Amino acid sequence: MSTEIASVNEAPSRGRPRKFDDDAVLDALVQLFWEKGYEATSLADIVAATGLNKSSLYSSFGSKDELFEMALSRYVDARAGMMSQVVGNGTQGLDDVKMLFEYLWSEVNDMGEHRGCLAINTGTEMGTRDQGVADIGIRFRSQMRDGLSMAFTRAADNGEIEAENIVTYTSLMLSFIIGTAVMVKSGAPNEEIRSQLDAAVKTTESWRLDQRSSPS
Amino acid sequence: MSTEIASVNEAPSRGRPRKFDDDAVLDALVQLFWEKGYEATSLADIVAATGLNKSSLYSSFGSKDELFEMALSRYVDARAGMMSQVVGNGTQGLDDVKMLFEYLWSEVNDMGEHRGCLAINTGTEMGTRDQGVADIGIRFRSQMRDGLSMAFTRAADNGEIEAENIVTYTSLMLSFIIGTAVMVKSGAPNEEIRSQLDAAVKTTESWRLDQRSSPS
DNA sequence: CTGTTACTGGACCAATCGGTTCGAAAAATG
DNA sequence: CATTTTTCGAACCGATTGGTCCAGTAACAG
Repeated sequence: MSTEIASVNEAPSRGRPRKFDDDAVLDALVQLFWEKGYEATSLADIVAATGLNKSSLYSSFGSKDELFEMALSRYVDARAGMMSQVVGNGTQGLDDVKMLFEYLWSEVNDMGEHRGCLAINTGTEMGTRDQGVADIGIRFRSQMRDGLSMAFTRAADNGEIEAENIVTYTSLMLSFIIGTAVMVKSGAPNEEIRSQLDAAVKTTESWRLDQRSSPS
Repeated sequence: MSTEIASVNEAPSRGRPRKFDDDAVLDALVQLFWEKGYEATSLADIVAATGLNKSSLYSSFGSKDELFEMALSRYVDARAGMMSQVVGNGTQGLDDVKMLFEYLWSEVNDMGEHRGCLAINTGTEMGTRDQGVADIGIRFRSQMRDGLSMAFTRAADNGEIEAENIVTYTSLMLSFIIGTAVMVKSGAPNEEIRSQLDAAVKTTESWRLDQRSSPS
């Protein structure tokens, strides 16, 4: 049907086989766009980061816009994978949400990650200017929301929270995560981020139906 | 001390008086950068938006970077003014916070504002690349935090919440506001934004010490 | 009037932007 | 070997980037 990137073809290779790995190139692109954003990244940057040259890049992948869209899509998929791994496969309800916060903290603190979230950065940089990019942003938000919602649903099943609060808790924590990612990218010091996560953990804990007096 | 922009000088005007209003120019710049971001805004855009030409622009204000920094600073000041007006001068404690949420909603719904927040957009686009810009971002976040903190402090004084929760509530609502602003800029539909604000209002209400059973 | 200051518009700058094209070399197949 | 496919590098493209310079003119004060 489509020969666009050729992915894995069965009847291959009469001539020289391609040297580079598509995924590795895409990963390098993700890193680059994540750090610099779309507009501030030039084709020269892309050539340097991938190791390929312009002609190969164009014949194999396409224009800068297409490159970006592929990289962003790949990032969102990876992020959804993390989300479902940390929070989607758990069985502990509220504790899964708290684990997510701790994982996000470990990215900032242990892994020294200060680029925030590529999908969020893209949302504020491009807005709705490009439809394809905007659609990926929608996918991203709905995946994040679903992940949180599943965890809170499990918490309700466990009797940890009331079921009627699932939507409210999900909304609050989704915007919390986005807001904190923005602070990270904006250069907020680690202590500020840690105190943000503390607030989220405390609040989550305060939602637990037993011993329900105060979030402190 | 400084003759940079001349602001309001007392011993003025030997020659032709300047025609344009500095503040009006800066306001036009705010609108422009707010919509397009820093990188995507060209000098040609700036010339078109301000009505001035390049030479006047440079002699009166400086480079694109300086223009941007002035515009951003002006925006942050205006935003702090809004914050202190909506939430800083009230006397109602928790209701002041809820009023802030309603005001933010009115911007999106009544005023059709879908550009999010210039300071936040800038934070994710530029990160810490430029020190001057990063500093304005710090100022922005601390002003927002102070505004919220004042409201919650008043709420504690009124006996609406416990004083030990001021920091937690402030942190949570700060990131909530930022996160929701990101969604707005990213093109989330109004219903999604409204449901975000609903979650925030509900949560705030659930913090009220009397009738403290559930946020619904 | 003259002097002074400010705004205008266009010419001009080197550098870079994203993108295309092409010929040559490299690596596989038969 | 020849053939096929891919990678590579450089030349090249027009357009645009942020920025400078300057001569002309407009608006004021004295």
